[in-house]
Amino acid sequence: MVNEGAGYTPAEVEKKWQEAWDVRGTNRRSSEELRAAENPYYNLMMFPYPSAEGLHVGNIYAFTGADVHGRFRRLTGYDVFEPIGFDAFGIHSENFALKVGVHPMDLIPKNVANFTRQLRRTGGMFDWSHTVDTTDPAYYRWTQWVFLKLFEAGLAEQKEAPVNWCPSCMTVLANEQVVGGRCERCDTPVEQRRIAQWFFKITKYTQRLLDNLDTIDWSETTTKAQRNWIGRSEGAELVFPLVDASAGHGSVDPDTVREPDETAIRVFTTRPDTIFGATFMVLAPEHPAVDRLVSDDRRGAIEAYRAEAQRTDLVSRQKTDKTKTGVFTGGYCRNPATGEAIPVWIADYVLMDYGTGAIMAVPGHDERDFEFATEFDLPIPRVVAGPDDDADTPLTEAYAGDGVLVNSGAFDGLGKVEAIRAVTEWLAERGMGELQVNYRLHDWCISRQRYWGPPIPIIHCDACGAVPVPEEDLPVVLPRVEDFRPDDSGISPLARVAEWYETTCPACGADARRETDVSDTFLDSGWYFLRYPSTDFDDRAIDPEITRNWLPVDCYVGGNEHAVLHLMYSRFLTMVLHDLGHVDFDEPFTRFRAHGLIIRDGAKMSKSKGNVIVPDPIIEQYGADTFRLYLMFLGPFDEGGDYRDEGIQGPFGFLHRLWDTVVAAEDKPADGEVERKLHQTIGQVSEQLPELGYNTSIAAMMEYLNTVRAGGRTAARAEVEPLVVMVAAFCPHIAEELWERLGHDQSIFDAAPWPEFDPEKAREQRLEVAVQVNGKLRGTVSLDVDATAEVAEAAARADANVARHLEGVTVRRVIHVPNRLVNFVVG
RNA sequence: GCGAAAGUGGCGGAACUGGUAGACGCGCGAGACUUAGGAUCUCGUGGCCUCGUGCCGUGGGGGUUCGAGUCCCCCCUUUCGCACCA
Repeated sequence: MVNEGAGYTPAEVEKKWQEAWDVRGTNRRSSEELRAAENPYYNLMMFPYPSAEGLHVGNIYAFTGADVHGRFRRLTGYDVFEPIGFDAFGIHSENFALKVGVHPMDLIPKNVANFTRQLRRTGGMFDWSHTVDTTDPAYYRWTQWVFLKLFEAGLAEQKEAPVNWCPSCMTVLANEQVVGGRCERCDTPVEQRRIAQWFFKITKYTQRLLDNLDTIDWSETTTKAQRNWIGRSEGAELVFPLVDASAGHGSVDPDTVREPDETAIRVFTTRPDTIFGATFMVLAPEHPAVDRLVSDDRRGAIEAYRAEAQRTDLVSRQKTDKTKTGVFTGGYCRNPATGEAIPVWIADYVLMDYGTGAIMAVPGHDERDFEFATEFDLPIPRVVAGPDDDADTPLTEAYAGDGVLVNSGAFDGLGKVEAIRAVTEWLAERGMGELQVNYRLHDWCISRQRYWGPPIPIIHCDACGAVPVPEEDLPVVLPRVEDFRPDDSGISPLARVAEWYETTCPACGADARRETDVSDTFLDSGWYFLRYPSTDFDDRAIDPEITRNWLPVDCYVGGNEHAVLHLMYSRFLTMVLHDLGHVDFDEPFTRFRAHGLIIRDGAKMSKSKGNVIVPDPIIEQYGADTFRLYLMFLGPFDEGGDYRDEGIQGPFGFLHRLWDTVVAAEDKPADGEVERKLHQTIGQVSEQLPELGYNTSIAAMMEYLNTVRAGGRTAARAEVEPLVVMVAAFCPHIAEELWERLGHDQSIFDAAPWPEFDPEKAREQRLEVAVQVNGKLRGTVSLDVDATAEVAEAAARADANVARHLEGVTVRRVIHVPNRLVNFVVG
């Protein structure tokens, strides 16, 4: 026992129990135990990126919230598996290594060691025998295996593609990593380049990724973000035939229109009903049809504009406030509804990678097209009349609302919904269009022209093409390269290491060359949760039996900054592995909860402001239990909270009082009133912990302890033992110590002693009931529970103050809400 | 611009399906014990005044209701996503 007879000393208690858990293997599970677990609960939290600065409070907040949930499940009898690992590959680490001049292979292990020390110190229930480090060849061997599985399934392909290029990081960025035209990481304006890239065909799973969202229990904010990102939009793809330049502008001779596949432009629109108002067409500058359309006199201007768009592409396109720019190609196409020849322009507000890269411009009813038409003096006819308009009401701005069609031939008078259907059918009959669903989601570019990642396991052979590295040759080990600096060539640093990339083709034995790109970190983190339970095996990525018992993950806690990328990719990879027969579920996380952000004194924490919370000294001074309790007490877990240094005194004092009270507790019968409060507390905490309702649970426990200690009374053992168990979810060390002092020799977490809620014991006998006169509080009366309206009214009238307010007025009505209030309506 | 969430004491935040607003904690005030305390314990703490258990109070303005922080309409502010997606 620690510190016999004296007060609470967190440092001693915490050291003792962290060592005891280690020695006893309290939180470790062997493969046999994982296989045999009868009541498995996989409690997951997003693994950290091990920075040089050490564990951030944000990490501790998230992990503590997840750990409290895991400990609660364990205290209620589940076999809880709670692993942790390190997401240590990637540009972050690499850039930092470059900055401080230390090789990542030296830097990362140090950071991981430091993180491990800090994580142990916070008292998480981690199974340290099942950790994962994405930079460990024993792990990324299987990351490469995942790549091979996708490759074999035809879901990985290399193609030259316009990609986002960050000139500062000197690498390709995923669309998702470009924020407002700038690099998410270093804020440098992003350029566009054409480089051969590896893509995963996530778009083959788009509709499934969308539909499945209805089947999983996730934070609503997160599923909304996913829906938004997938961006399903229903509309039509319409065919606009090109007009031969020699045919002139006004009328169209059908014979001069060539076959559609060669010389028609397809556009995607959500408003096919407005086609009669399409007075021009706009193509993305990169659109392949531009070359066929451009007239000789326009060629110079077009080339200049395309070059400009290419150079500043993503930056300029993100700015919605700039005036529209564009150039006329000199070519025309035919509006399939009106038969008119309309001019074809190029403009950078049309994006090549959405829809068909071409739009029919309806300036009367699309804000952007209106702006463009105004800028270049193009006609803006009205084809939809709102409730207060007719066919000739002038348009001073684009009208995108509902209305009836006008100036649209046979379709005049139709409403929006029926017009969309009717127009599309009409065009479809003539082969000029069809219904179409479009998505924003793009294929996942997974290659990176950088050093610090797992090499993509492909060998390029002149005769055989891209050949996968045979599974038995995995891992393709990332060589230690002292000069790993990226350069502006767009070629991976590994391409400078001939002795590494020179190899022979696994298929034909000829001289061949390894793929020198490495893969995206989101691939590392896209499947790590599948690996945790199987880390004991080096001959398989995912042990089928253990995986069947433990997955999908029961509860996943993490930040909403990963709402889109990490979670979407994890779902996609899981679906693929399911379809290939490697796992028997297709959604990895049954339940996901996003946690909030911790701010400090009302402001975001940042290094530049110097208001970052450093955990180590706080834990040293107050102990991990107090720190955990305070973090969980700050505010609702899903909203985060405002960290104020003085505030920690509250939880600290609570644990001191808890200690004193429990240590002094006597063997005597529980007090009736106290027992009632106890069961009310058990009821509330048991109900709120599954929902991660931590701050109010802690308040309830504080309130209960105040009741136990009221008037300086000494507690009965039966009054405090259940409290120690409830506190254990938040403050595992002090709870273990007190549990031991209460005479138990088994760990509190193995005993599963969560107190049973007895509603009868929680039930009040008498209640304070409010008495109102005309809705204003005039007194309270004490009544038996479930007192009748008559009894309640009589008692209310007997109250002196109430009687005073009822004098000389007529009571018109009496409202009685049992156990809550009596309201006299007078007048 | 679009979407979502949220505005409650000096502060962080409570308040179940409309029913005693401000639980719990910080801070602050008074007292006790102390050589001392930034320790511990007790009590108090939304505002106002004519200190009555009176009036006003949940971003602002309307409304529904016996009764509104909670429901409806309009407006303001903040935060977070998305951002020329056709």
